Amino acid sequence: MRSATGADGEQPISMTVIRRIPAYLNVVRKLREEGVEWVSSHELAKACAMTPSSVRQDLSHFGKFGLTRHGYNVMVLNQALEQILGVDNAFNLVIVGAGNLGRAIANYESFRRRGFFLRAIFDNHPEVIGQEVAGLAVRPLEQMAQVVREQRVHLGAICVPGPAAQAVAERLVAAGVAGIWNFAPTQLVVPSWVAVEDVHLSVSLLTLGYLVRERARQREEPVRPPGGTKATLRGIYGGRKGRI
Amino acid sequence: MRSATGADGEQPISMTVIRRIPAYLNVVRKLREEGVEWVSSHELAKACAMTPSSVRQDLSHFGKFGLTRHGYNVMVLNQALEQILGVDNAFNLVIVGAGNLGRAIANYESFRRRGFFLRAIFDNHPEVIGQEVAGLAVRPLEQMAQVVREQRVHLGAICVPGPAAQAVAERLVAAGVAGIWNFAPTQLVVPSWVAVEDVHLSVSLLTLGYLVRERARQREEPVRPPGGTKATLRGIYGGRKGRI
DNA sequence: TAGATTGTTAATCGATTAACAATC
DNA sequence: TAGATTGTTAATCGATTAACAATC
Repeated sequence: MRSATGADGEQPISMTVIRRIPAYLNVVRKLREEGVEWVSSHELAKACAMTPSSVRQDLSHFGKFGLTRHGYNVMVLNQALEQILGVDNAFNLVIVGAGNLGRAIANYESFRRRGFFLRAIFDNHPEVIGQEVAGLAVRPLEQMAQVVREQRVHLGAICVPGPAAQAVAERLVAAGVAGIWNFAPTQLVVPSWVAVEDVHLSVSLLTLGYLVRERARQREEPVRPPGGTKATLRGIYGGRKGRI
Repeated sequence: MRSATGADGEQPISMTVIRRIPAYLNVVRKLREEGVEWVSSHELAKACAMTPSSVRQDLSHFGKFGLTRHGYNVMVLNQALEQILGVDNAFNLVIVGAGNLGRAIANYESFRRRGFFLRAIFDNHPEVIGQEVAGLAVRPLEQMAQVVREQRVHLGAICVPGPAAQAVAERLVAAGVAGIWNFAPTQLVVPSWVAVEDVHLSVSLLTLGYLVRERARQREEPVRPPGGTKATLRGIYGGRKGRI
């Protein structure tokens, strides 16, 4: 299996592909738990709302995991996908912002199973500091640099309001994290060597609102072609992806 | 301004474009609050990590909001973007799953400001039912159909564990919601007229882990060209988008 | 006017899908 | 063997970027 940035002269792998790997991994893990031994690109595609062609091409970026006539061995593929994502690596994580979202993240148990270990939670509200969240006492922001250094923290999750996010990001970067998981509705500016992954809930919700309204419009508004015949668009748009 | 599915015979608008509108709206709202009157495609692009060209082309899908030599009037653009996203519409929302994530979503205050009104929270754990969350008593799942009908609920947020998600989705669809905001790590199967917006936190976190590990690899692994000179890749990859 | 900015068309780039030889 | 499935190449499709006439 080659690295995404392999020194072998091949192309680096696009983020589009990378973001699909966790979905494959989810499916393959479930299959392994069910005791399934083999899975074809067709089956994998169906489970992930993809085409078989895309599945095969995605996987081929990392090596040849398949066996002609059998498809992919579930155990082999499971291990390969985990290695690609570095699930064998352990990441230390801190959360900044002990509000509802920060607490929810802190208590998200499946993270630990995937190698992400919560080391501290920070907040700057005096009445919150010292409260216990997910087994950890909330600490003041001032302790961040020390904690990140001493506990070798790789990742910081930003769960503070938008206006405070950039300052928190800068503090995390100065403390030495290599990646930021950003839940604030803010476009962070960070040095190029820091990875940022955004989870913009409001973008997601507004998009959903748009979709719902557009589909309602499609169902309700009759289309009147010049000829004068009448038809509605109900049922024409069957898929969930791409254009609506 | 034309609709995304305008009966005028033009092309529908791609989801890629739609998903950028909330980001533009965020920036434009902030500018309006600051009293800024005009914004150019360059400025907007910078604030959203886009190119000016893309900004202009995105906006041109919905109409001509700009004025040559001035750029876009902030008030006009703000209103236009809100209209595109249907922020004038009010959506009624229920949450299924009163765990940490469900509670965090329930308490996300900015939703109300954007026209999303929480009407109920459901759970099926007897010890949780009746607890107060965001001013509402948690209800048993059995009441979902009635609540959705009586309160004209449009959207359901799924905040239950993966294995329960598909059943909850079917229940929401049967009750009559038009859209699902899915936080479970599951590929939901729903009828084509139901919109689904996924927020897969584990995909996001695993992707971040991958990025961090790859960048570390880039910095640490020296590249040895055939000639024998030695160089690291530090600093070559400046951007945050696209290939890593 | 000269210069700056839009809206739009054309060119480029990248991602997805289709097709098919290789293979067990 | 016949048939099914991969890995990979080629074709299509869509998204982004560049370029530029129109305009104030």
